[in-house]
Amino acid sequence: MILGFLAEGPLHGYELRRRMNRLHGYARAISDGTIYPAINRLIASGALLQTLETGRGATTRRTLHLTERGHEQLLQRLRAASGHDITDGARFFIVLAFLSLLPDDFERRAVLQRRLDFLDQPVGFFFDADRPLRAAEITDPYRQGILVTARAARRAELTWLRDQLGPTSRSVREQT
Amino acid sequence: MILGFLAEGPLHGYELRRRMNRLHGYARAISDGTIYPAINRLIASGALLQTLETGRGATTRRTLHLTERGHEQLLQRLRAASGHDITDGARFFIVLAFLSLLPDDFERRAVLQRRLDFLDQPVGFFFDADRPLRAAEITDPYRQGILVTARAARRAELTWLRDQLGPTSRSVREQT
DNA sequence: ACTAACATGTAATCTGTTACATGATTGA
DNA sequence: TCAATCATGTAACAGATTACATGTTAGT
Repeated sequence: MILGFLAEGPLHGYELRRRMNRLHGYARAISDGTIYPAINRLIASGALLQTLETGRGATTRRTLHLTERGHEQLLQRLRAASGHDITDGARFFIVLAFLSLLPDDFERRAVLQRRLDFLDQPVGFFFDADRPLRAAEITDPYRQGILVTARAARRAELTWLRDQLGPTSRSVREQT
Repeated sequence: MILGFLAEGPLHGYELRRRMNRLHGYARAISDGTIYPAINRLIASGALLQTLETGRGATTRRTLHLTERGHEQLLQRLRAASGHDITDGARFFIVLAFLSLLPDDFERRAVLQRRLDFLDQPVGFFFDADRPLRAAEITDPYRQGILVTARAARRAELTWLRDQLGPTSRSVREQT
């Protein structure tokens, strides 16, 4: 997220923190104690550069810039998004938020395709022995709620993904 | 999750781990190095008891039991669910999975109501200065996707929650 | 005068992940 | 005999959270 927001232009740490919390904080706020050390690790690793603004009356404030190396690192993470970045909805959203930064359309589609492949597997949270229970078989109303809302979310995202990935080559022919 | 599954009956650590990964692992698998230390912390704190099964040929296996204290701790966490347990969808699902264990219907409804209050606020991930952008104003197709799918998920859950919380007292009177 | 927002940082503590380590049982 | 599943554990490292700590600027 830090690399992504800075790819859009230099920012102060404070403004970066605000944007991060807006994108992710609806579920879970990211604290200062998480963000500032993370920024400093990225500076230490050469992904970011900071220009200190001394001379102004305010507390030393800094502007953060993405280096060429940081930019390459970001593209690599987007390109290679897999594992939790694909399966965890909140993490996938972060990937999506910056996916436009990947210049290669083929690579962008590959990321969406991986998410689609993952979502194409049916969800199952509760089991009888090893058989996944269908919503109708679950008597607990709250567990039913989990299944119902998870499935609605999954369907909505699948619809969007299929629309993005576009009609298959066969349907394209049919449509014309 | 540990307390919740054990409230349904004693389990071996291994079976507990399987159930935890089924409920939560679709997004993110929980590793042994997370689960076993967590179980041992709960034993140390008096929430769980273990009975070792020696004498069998297999590797020492243990059965975990929820203590009265652990049960009370679980109910307290369910009752008092707030903060991230309400705002983070994945965490709220865990709360939901065990909410039936709360005997008081009034308390259960209060938990659902807190989630409803949270979801009732409109979602906004991207901003122009301080004004949240509507889906139509966002040109980036992937960011549009975030908004579109997040809103569909939110609507589905709101529908379920409103249905659960049921007709208001006024409509109940109307229905009779 | 006070509050909110701006602006950054550290330390203690806790928790999670990964990798490593061990060993039994069951079925192909 | 080989692989998968059962079954549990530790150690090193990384990362997150909370609380504390400091100070400015702008508006009421």
